[in-house]
Amino acid sequence: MAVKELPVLRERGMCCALPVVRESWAEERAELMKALADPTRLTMVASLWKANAPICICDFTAGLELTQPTISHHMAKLKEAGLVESEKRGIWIYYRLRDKLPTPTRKLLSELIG
Amino acid sequence: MAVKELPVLRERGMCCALPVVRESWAEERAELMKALADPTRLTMVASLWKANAPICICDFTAGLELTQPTISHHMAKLKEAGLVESEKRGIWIYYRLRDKLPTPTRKLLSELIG
DNA sequence: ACTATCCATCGACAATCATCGATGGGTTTA
DNA sequence: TAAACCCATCGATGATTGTCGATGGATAGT
Repeated sequence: MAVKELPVLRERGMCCALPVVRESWAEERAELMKALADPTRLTMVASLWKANAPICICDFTAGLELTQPTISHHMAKLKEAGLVESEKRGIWIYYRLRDKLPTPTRKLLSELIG
Repeated sequence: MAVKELPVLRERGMCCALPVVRESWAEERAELMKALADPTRLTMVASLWKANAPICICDFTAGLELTQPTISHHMAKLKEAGLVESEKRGIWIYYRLRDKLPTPTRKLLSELIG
């Protein structure tokens, strides 16, 4: 590691002038991260990504070892985060990855999953 | 949207054969996501990424409107997640992005921040 | 030595979260 | 009409989390 990078000459009580500022950017991005910060939701998103086809709640309930309300709850969070959209079809409600995903989000998912 | 994608002919009580299975992959990735699922930590990582230079706790404490214990707590989480490494230098402890970041993680950060 | 600065850690607290059982609305089949 | 199935929502509960004040160790300057 480059020792010279370390500002050895530094006055006490003085902070460096680096731009450490909270930006609105972080708030938005953190929301997306929160939606993906759970193994179950991550599995759901990955399943939808790979399958590239609509999947129902009951399919997830069968595959993951969780109750139906829990699966519904997670899916609602994904929908609220704008990652997922749904369509009712008879008895079933089919979920899929959102069609118009923002490019940065899509690329992020690609790095994360694909 | 392509209606034909929807399996209209579907028996009740039957789940599709899509591979919805929880993988260990999701567990690991979710840990990383959790570390990034906070505006403050996201700001810290972004600062380290852009600055490309070591930054001290006191610098973050000055820039973000949080107390020093809180900043330390967040930095500890980033370190625990393997995103950050530190080096003591006199009074100060300099933090930087980990040198040997896994390639997928680095690319993900690039999509997220850069 | 004494003081000032930087930082990690501890204990506490309120807020959020993941999970479940129970319930009810909607839809299809018998 | 009745029964079976899919799903969202509600209320509760235990776990996790973000934040802070207080404390103490470590280091450098006086």
